[in-house]
Amino acid sequence: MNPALRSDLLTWYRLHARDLPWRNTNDPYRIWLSEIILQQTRVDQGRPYYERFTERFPTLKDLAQAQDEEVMKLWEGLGYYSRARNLLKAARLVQQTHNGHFPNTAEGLEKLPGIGPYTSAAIASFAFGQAIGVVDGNVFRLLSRLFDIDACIDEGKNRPVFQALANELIDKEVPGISNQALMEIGATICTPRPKCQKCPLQTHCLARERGTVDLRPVRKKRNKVKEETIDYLILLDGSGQMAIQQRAAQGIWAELFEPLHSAEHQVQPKLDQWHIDHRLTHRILHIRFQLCRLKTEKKPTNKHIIWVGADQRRSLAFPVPVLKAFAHWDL
DNA sequence: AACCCGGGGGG
DNA sequence: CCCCCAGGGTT
Repeated sequence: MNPALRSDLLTWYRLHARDLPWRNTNDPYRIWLSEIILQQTRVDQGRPYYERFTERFPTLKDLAQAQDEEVMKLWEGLGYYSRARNLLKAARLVQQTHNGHFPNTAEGLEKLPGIGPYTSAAIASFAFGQAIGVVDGNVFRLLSRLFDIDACIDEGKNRPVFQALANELIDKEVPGISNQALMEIGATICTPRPKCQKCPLQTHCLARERGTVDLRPVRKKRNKVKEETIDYLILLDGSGQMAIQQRAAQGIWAELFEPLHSAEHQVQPKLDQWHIDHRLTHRILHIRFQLCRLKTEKKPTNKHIIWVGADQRRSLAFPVPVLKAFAHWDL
């Protein structure tokens, strides 16, 4: 590995790294928390969640003792809710069976729920200084270009190729910083539409030399995304309570709470199916969302309906813009 | 290996 | 508006 490449990388990082709260700590708990929040999530979106979680649960012990509902509520709007469930599972597991100490190797960390190859390497290198490469989407893209790799990044059999390169690139003196630097370039410079003129590694970049930057990384074709529409009925009683129900245990937004809604699997909204009791305040809200496939679901039945006030801490399941639309549902 | 699981940003 | 992005778990 070219030593000048490593040196250029670290020099650039020390000058240009964003100041992020989880970079100012060595606490494995906070580093783990940040990594779970940042899975499939941009920094700007995840940061406020990190702030709220660390404020409410400053230590692993605090989180391990939390109620499931409160954690789900704090996760509301972030998506991929199984992350929150696994977060709590892992917190209790580490607290109870590891005496509150996270495993200090990637191999040990990967046994915890919600921690896979990327996250285990991230925690192991950031918190414990293990010299193992982090291979997330940013690093896949950066390595594909830097070494002009034509192996497909979303085929599992090619992962070892990228992992080996990431391992080689690590500066053994500062494994964590070195990994952070790679991801930081991927996130800010070597983006899908790269800013090569600003890149500290441009003189080392094989794809740039060969003019193949726009062909990297190589990726499979994506599945078409289906669109679904749900009509939500925002039903309020005289005291400002809203009717909600819990979703089914399987499928999207599993077990989260939501207002009453029309049957799913319909392309066009069918507003006339509602039989509205005009003694109650109501409004109908259309939500469009995208997903690949949606399992069939029973229609709402009255026996599952509960009424909650705006101050109660139920977990809802809406996309953030929709939540904002009736954050105060005593409209 | 294929599929499921949300939400947001940019052109 | 359409297209793009991305870890871990389950099947």
